[in-house]
Amino acid sequence: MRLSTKGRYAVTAMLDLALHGSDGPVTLADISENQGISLSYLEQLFASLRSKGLVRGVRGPGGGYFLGRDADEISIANIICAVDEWVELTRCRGQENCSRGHRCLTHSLWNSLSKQIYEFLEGITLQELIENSDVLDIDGQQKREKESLKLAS
Amino acid sequence: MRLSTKGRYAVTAMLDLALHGSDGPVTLADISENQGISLSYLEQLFASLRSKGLVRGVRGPGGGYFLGRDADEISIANIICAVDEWVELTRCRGQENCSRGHRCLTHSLWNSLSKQIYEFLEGITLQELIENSDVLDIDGQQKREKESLKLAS
DNA sequence: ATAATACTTGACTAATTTACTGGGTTTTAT
DNA sequence: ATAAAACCCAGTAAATTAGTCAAGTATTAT
Repeated sequence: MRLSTKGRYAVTAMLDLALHGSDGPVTLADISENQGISLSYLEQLFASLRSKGLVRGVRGPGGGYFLGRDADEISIANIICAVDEWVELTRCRGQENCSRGHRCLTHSLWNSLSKQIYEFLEGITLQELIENSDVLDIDGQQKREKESLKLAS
Repeated sequence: MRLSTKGRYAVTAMLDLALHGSDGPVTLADISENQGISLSYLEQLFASLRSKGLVRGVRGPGGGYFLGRDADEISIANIICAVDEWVELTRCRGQENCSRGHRCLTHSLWNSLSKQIYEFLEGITLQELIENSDVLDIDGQQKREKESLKLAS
């Protein structure tokens, strides 16, 4: 598993899409302005997302992007995997090159953790993130609520 | 939250340390050989880990590194935070620059997810990873068990 | 004391990834 | 036809990652 700023951009853009998609297709120009990501970088990201079927492009004037499937069918892991190439850097894949048992054990432990993280993110869908965010972010909100008003109009 | 190969190296090295620390201090040269990470890169990582108190160096012949505290007191989040600088790239921090409500909402959702990931990794200690790995990795093992023998001696 | 071992520090660099620029070409609503 | 948008592609600057090199300092077995 790998969670970089690239993956973050992708998740952010997908969230934007999920929030606005009901009003019609969302243009990359909109997302670019909303999220402060350059248009061409978004094009790169969306090329990956499109190839994985996570978004659907509509060409021509009035066009833009929709989610490729329902928000409750898209996991965070789906999105991150689409843009972040999977890097398997353990030198001993399976049984080869395992000069000592320790190395394999360490790698096995890492794989176990990696899998846990993946499964965790696979268990969170865009839909859940949107629906539960208010609840989940409550204590974070409360800290700021004294000096700031409601953020989301 | 950010999970890069750098963080992976750090976690891997810490696992190595946790596994061998009981036999006496572990040298970076050992870890370098076991995990295939260059010695000087390990030195960089361990400088960060040491400054956060996650490891303790023992100098002189026969020296090396120990865990800075018990394995059940060190979370994966601790390790990753020590080596991966925290990047907060949301342009609208709190309430500033929020031209539209949507941007803030998206960022709020991202922060919510980010927090979930952090708390998840904060909840996993080195100790738990070591103790539970066999259980956690069972179905992963089963997939490979047909073509490969036991990996860890 | 001395040498071996091991950690410390810092500057430097190659490789990779990230993020972006700029130029196109299609497609399609109007 | 025109313009708005997706789509495509080559390049590239900035940042990060991963590693090298070199000259230390500290510790301790001998």
